[in-house]
Amino acid sequence: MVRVRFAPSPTGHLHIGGARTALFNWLFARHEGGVFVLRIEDTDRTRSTEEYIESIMEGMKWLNLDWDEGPFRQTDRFDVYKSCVDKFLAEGKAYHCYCTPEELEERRQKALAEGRPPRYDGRCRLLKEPVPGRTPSVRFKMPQTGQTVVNDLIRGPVSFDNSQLDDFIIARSDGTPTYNFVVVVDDVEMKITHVIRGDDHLNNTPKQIHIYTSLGYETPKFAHLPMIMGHDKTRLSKRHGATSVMAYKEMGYLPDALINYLARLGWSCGDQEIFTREELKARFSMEHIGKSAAVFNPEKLLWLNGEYIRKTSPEELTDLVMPFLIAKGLVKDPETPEGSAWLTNNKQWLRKAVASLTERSKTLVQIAGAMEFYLLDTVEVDPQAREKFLNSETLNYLADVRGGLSGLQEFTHDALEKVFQEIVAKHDTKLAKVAQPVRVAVTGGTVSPGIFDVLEIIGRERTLKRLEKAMKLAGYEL
RNA sequence: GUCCCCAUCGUCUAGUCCGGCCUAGGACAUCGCCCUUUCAAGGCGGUAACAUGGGUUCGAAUCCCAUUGGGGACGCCA
Repeated sequence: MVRVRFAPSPTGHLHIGGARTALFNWLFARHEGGVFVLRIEDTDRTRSTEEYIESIMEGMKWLNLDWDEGPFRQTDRFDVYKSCVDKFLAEGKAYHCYCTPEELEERRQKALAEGRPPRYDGRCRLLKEPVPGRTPSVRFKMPQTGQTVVNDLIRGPVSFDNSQLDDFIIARSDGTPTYNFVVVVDDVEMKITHVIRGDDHLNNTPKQIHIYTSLGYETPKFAHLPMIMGHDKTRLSKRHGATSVMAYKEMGYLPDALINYLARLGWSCGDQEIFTREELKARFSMEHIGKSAAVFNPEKLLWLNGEYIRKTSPEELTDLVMPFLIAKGLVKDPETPEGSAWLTNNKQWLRKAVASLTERSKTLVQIAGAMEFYLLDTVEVDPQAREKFLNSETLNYLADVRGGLSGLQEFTHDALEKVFQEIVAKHDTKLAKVAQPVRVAVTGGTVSPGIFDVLEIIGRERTLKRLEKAMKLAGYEL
């Protein structure tokens, strides 16, 4: 039975890189019919917060990455680690180190300045007596000769000279255990079979392998995923724009689109670009994960999001856009009585309006923004559009359209089109000449869905009002 | 500085393991054309890559070595 885990440290929100690691673990578990465990690595008490734990889980829930076990928290398990440390100490596999952080830092700087590797020199290994007045940390005794080989599923065998590895701290002087130690204790106890994590952990792996050995356990299989980088090929960070997963929610991205994008970042399946979740689960395999780092490309994500928006039904899309409409104050919150009443009366109409915009929108935010001329009573006309399309030359068209529409029986797409065609014929001109001024009049700008759809959705009353206002702007006097 | 990893269009990648099917395929972006009621969407087409140098071989994007470039690690962070 395959068992994998996602083990974030709650020192920040769930970011793009973390989400990709979580996704690959989740996909592998789902593909193999295994178990996906969530474990919170919060041994660093000074930097871990409850808020970030909540935030990370919120991000995973939004992405629909459900876990089967956990969340386990390492701070709940300190007694387990403590007994392992004591055991190592008793067996001579670890020792007390009385060097202070300040001393270590000083030596590190000195070594770096002199061009030497900044490794711990093992000086406390031979200490027989405690150093008075100091509380020691605990270091693990690494072998000093030989080689350690990591058999990575993605990279193949990677070997390290043990002489390169130093005795690392497994318990701080305050008694709390550190990452390289607890990660192994937990993976053993949680029976993790495959450790899938970022590339940045590859160098830690030989250290961890020796902990497994000292604990008397087999190592799990390792798979180190290539990193995600920004456009300048440096590690992805805030400088590259939004990195937190929830920021993408706020920008109007669909979780499935982000998932699809992230899946293709480092993994491929022939020429296929778009995958449903089921396809992803069915086709995911470790063999098709690439080895080289990938640049995060927001433009391709935006394209994918547009694809997903167009695949979403108007009903669902309307529900998804609602929060953005409420936030913009275009729609009253349906939690309130009046908002609720409005929505029940206008749901179909709202869906039609949303549907008209899906083809030309790539985010929910774009849809919500474009909804303004449907939902507001009046529109503000863009000055440039006004100058170009609301003037003495177009006044006749506007007047004819107003005249034609005021007597129209059915205010529908087809009926509207007929009126426009008559006016076009009468003036022996092109539809664009008539449509564009009307578009400016009713939407305030030069860009919108098809004009007949727009008019039908806006309705006769508001259309006529806006046309009249536009005629005044064009110089019409009563 | 030391160690580790990586290297195909601007970007994500197919092809690499099992050399010939590759005059290197797809996607995003970009450019042009078509469609057209504006903007999109859609259709068609274009520009654009095997980092460099050595080998091995009848033959190398594919195998080997070196160089260069990029990334990562070297914490009482994870």
